[in-house]
Amino acid sequence: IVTLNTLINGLCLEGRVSEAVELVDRMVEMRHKPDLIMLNTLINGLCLKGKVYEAMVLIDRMMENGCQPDAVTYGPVLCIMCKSGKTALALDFLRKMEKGKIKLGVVQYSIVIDSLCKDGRFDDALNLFKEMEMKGIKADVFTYSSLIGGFCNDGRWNDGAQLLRDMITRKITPNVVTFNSLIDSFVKEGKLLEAKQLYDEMIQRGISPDTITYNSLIDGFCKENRLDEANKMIDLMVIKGCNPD
RNA sequence: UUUGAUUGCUCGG
Repeated sequence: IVTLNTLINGLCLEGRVSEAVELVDRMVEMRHKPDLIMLNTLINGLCLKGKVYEAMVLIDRMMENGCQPDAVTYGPVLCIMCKSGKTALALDFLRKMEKGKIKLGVVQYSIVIDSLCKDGRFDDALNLFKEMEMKGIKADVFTYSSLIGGFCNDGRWNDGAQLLRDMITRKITPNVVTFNSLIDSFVKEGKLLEAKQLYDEMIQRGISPDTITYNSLIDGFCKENRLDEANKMIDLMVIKGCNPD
């Protein structure tokens, strides 16, 4: 069943949900019940294809069949709501899940925290963050990267830097995405000196820059008409074993 | 085995 689900997930990630659904249907015809993980996989696939309605129908059907959805089931649903600009609805939905018997995890909170940041609702984002931690759910590198990226894109670099220090103090290790967010926020404001300093700092911390890191920096140099430096960055990324894409 | 964070351009809203 694990093997089959690996295949189903692969189809879903390639956007071939209908084939995934067919596989599960065939399995049901052979009187094998799909388990929660497999249904969650399908629901994610449907959401990725924008078929939210079908995902919701599937959730209803699984409940009728005595299979209770869990937090993972609703992750993709929250995500779709957020990505379609309905953060308030997602927050509502999160509240309903809290009241229900579904044990939320850091992923569900982080999805909404990220969306609040993207909407510029930083106080709400921080409040939800605190609320989550008060419930004993510890923020992780995703949660912090969302907050840091959000603050920095809004020009609030001091707040972003403070959050970076916080996470390091708490032994939540920043990763390449955390730094890429920071770097790109500086690049977008033409603050290439700061961006380059962060590039050096990530290397000092043992984090390898990736293609996205270099793309951001190259973009920054290009937009400032510093094409020689942009070219040098391309050479540098190749030297460092990073493929231009 | 299933859910969340970072980069370009164009067009549309």
